[in-house]
Amino acid sequence: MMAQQAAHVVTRSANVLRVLIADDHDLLRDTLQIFLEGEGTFETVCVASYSEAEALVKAGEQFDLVLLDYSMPGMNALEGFNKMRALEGSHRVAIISGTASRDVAEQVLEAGAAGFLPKTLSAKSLVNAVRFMAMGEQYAPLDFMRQEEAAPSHPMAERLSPRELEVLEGLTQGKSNKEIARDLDIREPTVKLHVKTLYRKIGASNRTQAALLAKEAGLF
Amino acid sequence: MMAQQAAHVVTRSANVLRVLIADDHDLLRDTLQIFLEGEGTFETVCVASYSEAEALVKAGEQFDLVLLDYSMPGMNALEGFNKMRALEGSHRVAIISGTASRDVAEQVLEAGAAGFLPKTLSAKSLVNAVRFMAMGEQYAPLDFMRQEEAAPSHPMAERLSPRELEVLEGLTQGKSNKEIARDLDIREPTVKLHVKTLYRKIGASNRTQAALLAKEAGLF
DNA sequence: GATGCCCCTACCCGGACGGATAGGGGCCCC
DNA sequence: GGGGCCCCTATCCGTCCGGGTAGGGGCATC
Repeated sequence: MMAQQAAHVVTRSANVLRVLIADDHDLLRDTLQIFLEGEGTFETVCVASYSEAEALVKAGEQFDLVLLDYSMPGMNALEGFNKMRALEGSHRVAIISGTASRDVAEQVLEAGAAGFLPKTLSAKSLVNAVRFMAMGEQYAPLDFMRQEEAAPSHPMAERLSPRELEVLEGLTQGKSNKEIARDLDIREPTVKLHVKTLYRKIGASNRTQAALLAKEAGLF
Repeated sequence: MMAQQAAHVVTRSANVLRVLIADDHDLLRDTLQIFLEGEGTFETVCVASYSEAEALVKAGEQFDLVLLDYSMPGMNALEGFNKMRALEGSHRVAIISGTASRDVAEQVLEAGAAGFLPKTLSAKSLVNAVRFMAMGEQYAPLDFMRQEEAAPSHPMAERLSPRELEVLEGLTQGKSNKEIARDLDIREPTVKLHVKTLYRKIGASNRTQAALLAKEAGLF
């Protein structure tokens, strides 16, 4: 099952970049290996779990870059990353993931990772990124990092009635109930009712919290 | 003054990456050229203004990457970038700048730039980035992109006293005066005083507006 | 037709808020 | 020493807000 060849290579050419790939997804692992070795300047070692990766590093293997799958046996998300980083030699470590969100990427980079690779990258970009990181640079796909954390489909907006949304918009503009009433051409007591109801729906206890929650959700 | 050698090279080896460097800063231009050509895989053409760069491209020169200084004669910030992008051949264009802020970088990348290079990068990173971009990838320094848009000197924060800032932070969390008082271990009337004063200073007329203004300014 | 949801209006009350005014103490700088 | 700024405390008042309760009308679904 595992393609762990070359795990005992000790001789090491100065111009060859050694990369450890730890991923339980056979296809990705093999593809990456083939592409990298096809470059001629890479030497890859592949394992399928975090524990195997850790064992190799503890045995004194040297790598220019360690690629860890964010979700593989023994990895336990960030914990594995931190453990690997704490090992002797402080290898350059990058995270590869098929599912992780942007803020996971941010956390990882913040913690000093060499990079973050979503599995949506093309093989070509993947190879470029690996080379880039092995050279000592920090990489993450820019479009991935720039995308709004918005995505959560606004579960908030969907629970509110149209009128409540209009009122909420008024709240996000710092308006008083009276102003909102005037703008919507309804009586103030009605506004107060909508305000109260939407508090319950979105979990706010006053208008400031409601406004902030709405802004955070990307509304208005 | 200009190091415009090689501007007329037409023969083009398949494995050599041609880069056009347009920057009115001689030192940077020469350094970059020396480092890149030292790599052996780069062929560089240097000019010192936007108009010269445009002339070369219009004359049919082919480049794998065009580097444009964000502030050089004729560049006119984003305008030059867009003009260059609109030219025949749609070269890969990257921006290099010593002063531009993060949101300029975001705009440029959004507009489809091959990358953004602050002049604070090391020569080594610069070369790596140029190679990376010439390979077709998009680059920007991650730490630069991840930094908070905080910097703009917060004219707001500077007008507030330390205590008022603490109170304002409470407001941005949707807290009541009483809660803020408890957290800061002062009496509620004091909180109300600070609240009232900071309203005047930042131009808010109620706590929701204050909280929103603070958030917009990037505080907290 | 009954039920449910949304929208509107209205009244109540206690508490919170916005604004003004009036102090005192500490600190620095002129 | 005086003036300025910041921080603290306090009282007063009118308004707004948050929460509750109680309706009526429209519209869809069951």
